[in-house]
Amino acid sequence: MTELRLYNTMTQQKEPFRPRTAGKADIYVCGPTPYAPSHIGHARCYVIYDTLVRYLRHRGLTVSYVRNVTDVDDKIIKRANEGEEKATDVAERYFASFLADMDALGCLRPDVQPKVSDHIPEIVALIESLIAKGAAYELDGDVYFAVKAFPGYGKLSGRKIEDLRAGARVERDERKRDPVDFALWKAAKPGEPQWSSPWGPGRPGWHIECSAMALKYLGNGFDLHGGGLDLVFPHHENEIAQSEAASGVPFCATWMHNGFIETNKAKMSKSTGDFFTISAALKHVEPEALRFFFHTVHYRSPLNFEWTTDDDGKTTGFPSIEDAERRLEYLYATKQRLADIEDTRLVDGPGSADIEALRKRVEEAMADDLNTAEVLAALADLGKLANDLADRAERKKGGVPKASVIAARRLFETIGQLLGVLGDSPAAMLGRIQARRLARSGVDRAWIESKIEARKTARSEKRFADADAIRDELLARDVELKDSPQGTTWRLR
RNA sequence: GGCGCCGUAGCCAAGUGGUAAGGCAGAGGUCUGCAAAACCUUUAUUCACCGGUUCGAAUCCGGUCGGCGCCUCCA
Repeated sequence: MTELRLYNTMTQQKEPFRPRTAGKADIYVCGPTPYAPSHIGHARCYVIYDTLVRYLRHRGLTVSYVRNVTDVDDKIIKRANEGEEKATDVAERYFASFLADMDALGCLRPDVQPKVSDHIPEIVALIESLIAKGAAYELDGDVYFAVKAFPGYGKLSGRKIEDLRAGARVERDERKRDPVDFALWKAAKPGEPQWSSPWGPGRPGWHIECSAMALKYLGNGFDLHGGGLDLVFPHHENEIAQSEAASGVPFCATWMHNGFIETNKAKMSKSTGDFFTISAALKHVEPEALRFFFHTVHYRSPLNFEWTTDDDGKTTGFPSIEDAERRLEYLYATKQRLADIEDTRLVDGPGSADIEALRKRVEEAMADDLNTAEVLAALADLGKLANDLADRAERKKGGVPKASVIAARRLFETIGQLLGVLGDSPAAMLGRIQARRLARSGVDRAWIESKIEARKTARSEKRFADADAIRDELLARDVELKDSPQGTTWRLR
């Protein structure tokens, strides 16, 4: 098997991925802070890590996939206070919608989804050990991490403490020993969730929860930690500082970060409102189309996502994922044709060496830092080979190599499992796409069918001009006809 | 100000030292009453620009221009 190489943010290069325990992979991914509907940036992120997990399992590894839920957080509290709601209710509501989105996108559930609110004792214990080691200090019920106490600070993000101190954007708090020190524990304020602690009532700071939960479920030196590129600093840098200051040993071996979704060449940002929710996008296209679209670009690259609006600012479409959905139609139709090849058309003998070459190409592409764009290139070639086999089977002349048909079906299956697409039945998928387009265009199904019937009559009477006029009439409403020996079918463009 | 990424055809996008994958769009063809679908052929002497290293550079080095990210909540 080709050795898997992953880009490690820590070393800034691709490295062989060698888990600490052979045959296992222990992974922690920073999960959502549920305070608003999830957007397509979340979708991309978690589809990427889902693809990683699927691929590792494909390689035969036993994966422990931990993805936390940060259900104690400033933004949740703010949201709760705005709506006069309990913070826990806000977190629970948005976490449920997050899970629904992830399920729709075909993301496998993580093995563990720990919540911050369930791990306060672990967090408190970790903070206590940091204080005991002189790496943290208390101030009026707050506890801060002493960055100076951890010599490796900045090793992940390539930052120097002096540069951070000089940065104009570091929050100044005169009580802190050093402006770069960050909060591990925040003293309770009125109207906030709080837990008792050795430093009085309060709640965890932002970064400590991931250290505590990753260490609890995976232990020191686990294999891979993932998240969005923006988490490199300060979040992951601080996780390393907290964890390693406490343990004295490396926290995690490989750091993986995904690139951002951009709109109009600029990062999507919740603060500017310039983002789109997963559920809104899924009203326009199949979830698999979104997945397919993500796979067209390498996971570390930025991905531009556009949508069109009418004069009222109402969203009218998502050109790029609509293109992806059309591509999916082709692939599902191909899958169907491959399945429809009758056994009587198959002959023994050597299959095409091309298909085995494609399988190798797919394996090597995935092993090379999850190069899904290359996998899609191989899939395109497989589609052509498969359609060619189907064409030959339909021509009723000469045999079709059984070995090739079987190999093509299997490779379709493998690629589909790796990328999390093409797993549905073609009839179901194509039917849903058609129903959605029908609803959107307002064209009546019965009208289409009556027109087809009229055309059939015209054709049988050789009135081809009339038949063509009907087809043009349908085409004007984006209804495409396809004649075959089994009759006429239609498709909405 | 500090750190980092990117610039490949009309559009999207792989490729990080050995002579430019793939998709969309375009052109021609096979098939078809005509179409559609499918398949075949075709579309970058060239990888922002200028120098350098090398037998050889889209790939390495230096510089210029352009775009973007992080340093503040963020996936």
